Amino acid sequence: MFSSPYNASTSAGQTPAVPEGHTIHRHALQQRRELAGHRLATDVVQGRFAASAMTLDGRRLDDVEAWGKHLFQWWEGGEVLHVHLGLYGRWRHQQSPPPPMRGEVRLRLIGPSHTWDLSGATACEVLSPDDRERIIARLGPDPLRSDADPGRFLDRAARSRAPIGTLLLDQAALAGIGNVYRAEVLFLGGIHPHRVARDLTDAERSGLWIEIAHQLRLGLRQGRIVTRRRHELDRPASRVPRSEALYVYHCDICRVCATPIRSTTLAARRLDFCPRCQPRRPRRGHTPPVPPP
DNA sequence: CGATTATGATTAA
DNA sequence: TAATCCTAATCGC
Repeated sequence: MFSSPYNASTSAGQTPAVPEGHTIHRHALQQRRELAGHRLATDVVQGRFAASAMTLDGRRLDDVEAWGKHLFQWWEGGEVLHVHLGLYGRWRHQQSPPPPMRGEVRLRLIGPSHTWDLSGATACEVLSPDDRERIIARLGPDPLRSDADPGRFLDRAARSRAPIGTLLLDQAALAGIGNVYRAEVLFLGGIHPHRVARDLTDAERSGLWIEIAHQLRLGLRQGRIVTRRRHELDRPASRVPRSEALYVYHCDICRVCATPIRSTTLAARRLDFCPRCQPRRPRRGHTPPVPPP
């Protein structure tokens, strides 16, 4: 079906429920490969997206890119379709000609070899390049983009009085992290979520950026989130059961020290952490629970 | 069959 | 902080 570097596990068409940045980049790469360069038919567009999306019918899709959780499709004529999946949105792709639509499909893009169905998206709108610029201007650097500037995140974090657990979900500080990665990268860094961003050490902040970039790249390649270090797993990441893929997110006890996982709320979302591996007041010589990559 | 839940984000109060 | 938008899988009755 489609080739490396992607595993087959999520390639069958379903996108994982509730996406973070790695999922959107995956969509962008796949859509570029399967749809870009072709004139597409937009079939059965319904609901509030209909008016604008229908104008794309018969036009050529030139390119697809992602920035954080935002997807941008560049269409012939210079217009940009902006899609944000939000909490429930999903893309489903299948071979052309496509089977009947399942569920509440809002937009169908039919290419010569593949067809993509969009449902549940928060945003699906045809914009100008200037509109796209305005959206990107509100976003922090995306570690999955080659043009990402880590300094923009690190400088902001070094000045921010917000808890690091809040800052990581702030898409204006850093684009692409969601609730799972937030919990997991804080665990990997041994950082308590309520610690104030500017009170972290420089090494902790830069280590977080590196870990986030590393984890997002893994997620992009694997098509799913498996944060546990490879040496702890007894099989390839693609075959690790969901219950063993993570260190703290929705876990009962810490994967490393068996301490009961505690939950807090930051940025209006539940955040799980290990009170022992992620001390609120790290002692001198404090090291992360597992070695960095 | 209804309630619940979910890896998001904006707007109003 | 709360209400709101959007969908689908799952669970209990």
